[in-house]
Amino acid sequence: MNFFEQTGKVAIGSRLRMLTDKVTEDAAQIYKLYNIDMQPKWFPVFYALAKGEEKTITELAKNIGHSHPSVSKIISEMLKKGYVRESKDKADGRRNMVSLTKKGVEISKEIEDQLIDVNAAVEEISAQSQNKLWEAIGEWEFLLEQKTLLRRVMEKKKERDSLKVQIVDYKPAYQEAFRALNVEWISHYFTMEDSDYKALDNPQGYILDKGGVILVALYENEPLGVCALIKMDDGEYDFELAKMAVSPKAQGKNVGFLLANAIIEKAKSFGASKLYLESNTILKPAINLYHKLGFQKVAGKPTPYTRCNIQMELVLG
Amino acid sequence: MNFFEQTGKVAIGSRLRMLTDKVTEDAAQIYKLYNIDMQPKWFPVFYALAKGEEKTITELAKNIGHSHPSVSKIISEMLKKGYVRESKDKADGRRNMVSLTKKGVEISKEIEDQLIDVNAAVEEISAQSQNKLWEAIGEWEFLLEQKTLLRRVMEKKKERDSLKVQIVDYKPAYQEAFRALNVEWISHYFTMEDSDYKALDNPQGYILDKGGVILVALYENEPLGVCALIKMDDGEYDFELAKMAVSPKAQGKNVGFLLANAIIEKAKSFGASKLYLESNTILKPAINLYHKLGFQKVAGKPTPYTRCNIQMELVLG
DNA sequence: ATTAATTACGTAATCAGTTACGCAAATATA
DNA sequence: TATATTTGCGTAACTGATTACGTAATTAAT
Repeated sequence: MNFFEQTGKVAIGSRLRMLTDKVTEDAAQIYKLYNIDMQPKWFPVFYALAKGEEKTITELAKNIGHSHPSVSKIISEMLKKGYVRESKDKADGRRNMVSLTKKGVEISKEIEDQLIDVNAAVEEISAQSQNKLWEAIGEWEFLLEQKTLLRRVMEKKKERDSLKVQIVDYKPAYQEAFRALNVEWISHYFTMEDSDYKALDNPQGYILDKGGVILVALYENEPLGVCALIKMDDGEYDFELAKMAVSPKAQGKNVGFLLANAIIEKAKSFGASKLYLESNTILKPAINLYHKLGFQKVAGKPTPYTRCNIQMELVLG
Repeated sequence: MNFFEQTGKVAIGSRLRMLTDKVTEDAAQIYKLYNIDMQPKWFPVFYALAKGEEKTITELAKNIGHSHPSVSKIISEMLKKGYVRESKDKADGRRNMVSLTKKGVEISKEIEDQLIDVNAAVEEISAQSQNKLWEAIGEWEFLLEQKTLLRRVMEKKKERDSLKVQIVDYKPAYQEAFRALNVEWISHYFTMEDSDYKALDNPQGYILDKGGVILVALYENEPLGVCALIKMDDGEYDFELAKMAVSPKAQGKNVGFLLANAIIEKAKSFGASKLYLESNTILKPAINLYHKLGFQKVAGKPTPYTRCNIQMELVLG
């Protein structure tokens, strides 16, 4: 039961929360120390209004980084204390213009001293620490802005998962999977055609014996992806890349990419110089993948498949 | 209206909260990514129970740094999902022993992968930042543990306030304040006596003309503290420190200390070698102050004041 | 000139935590 | 041994935020 042993930095969220609590905890008492009759949560609103301008609820919310209902509630509390005044915008009847009253301005002035001392206290803590919390937060904000934690975790997952994917040569035991995985997507998007059955029911005779190749992607020993190279002899192309299928279960594990890459390498090792494939533009992820691999659109080849509406080729370096 | 202009680091609380939100935000979706049927807030409890032992609600609360009602609620939710089992402690009927069920252990295993990826993602962010957030949080936790923010702010306030306190020589304009400040505390704790009236009604004749000194503490030009040195000629002491009074309005501004310090310096400048004072032990802050200044308890001097139950002296270096 | 979409913002419900409180069990004290 | 105190923990109420939703005003599109 050693799992969780090194939970480590996943706890960053909890630690942040706790530190936030500890820093926030004292706020109410600090105001009391200065005889300021106000709640800590009002502070950012005072801050945002202190310049003297009128602002709408939504503007305030944007300024202080809260939701608008939150600001709405804060304002109604401050209104009761008489720190703030509301007035409808004449030009736009929806907007609620908020500004500090004289009493509110007075409170702001009282906060001034308190600000100085809190700042000094925070600076003291900063001075006593080697690692700069303030700057570190700034960097995290920036980095998370660029790419959310979720996105980063997804990438890590993909990385780790693709290490678990093994690409192996076809053997008869995989015929079942080769057929099922292909039937799955073909019958989902289109209907099965004669040429499909020929290849899927007898890969040995129809693909391998004619000099083709089939590769299988294993994830935890389960075949979750397949892909074939079918020998062509039209003088222009060496192989057709076909019967590529990846199980929905393997989504986000990079299986398609690994499979296609491996089969291109295979083609190269056979001395092939040009590959061909047929697809349909409604299969966007597939088209994207082919593009990423270097395939270019071509036109004009005859094809036995009615579902084919795009043809591509790859010139091997 | 330039106040708040440089609000600066007071905002550390808000920034921390926002970063916490941003980091926490994605948690639920991350679990979904791994098909784990659980809520982020359960995580610490899984963590705490993962080693397989039974724990009580209170132990868990202490472990994960939450209040016990919070844990209580989380456990009842996990119970519904069947991740956890409760059982009364036989030896102590109050205790509710909690442990993971088989289903709970399975979930823990599923979390394992997710942990690895989240850790990797966090490490990646750390690696991309110059300032170490993790370590910085640790330092802040430590520093706040040692001295809370409130305490630090109080110190800063005192420091700043004491800069605003001016110690000046007595002049007739201050007689009113000299009398009022002393009457205030004496009649609050005791009753005024004859010797009090003599000194307070006529400080010029009773104190100054006899070679004594009176100092006044001004805060924003208002006299909020007074203190006198009364000439003694009993052969042992040079002066009696007396009629020290500080307005409650000036609490926490270090006025008493500054005043006493100044008057001791004054005594030294007059070549005094030993000071004397009388007080009462119910005036704890005063006694503490005298102690801090170096006064030592003595006994046996005759005194005209009935309120006197402690006598002290200070030998000047 | 209608109709549709967007915006401002208030109310209600929800959420993850807290503190307040009370009961019952266990322990300490007289 | 009786009584007082402490401890464990559940329930209830509160808190500071959120999301969801509805309504009215404005703006854009047909």
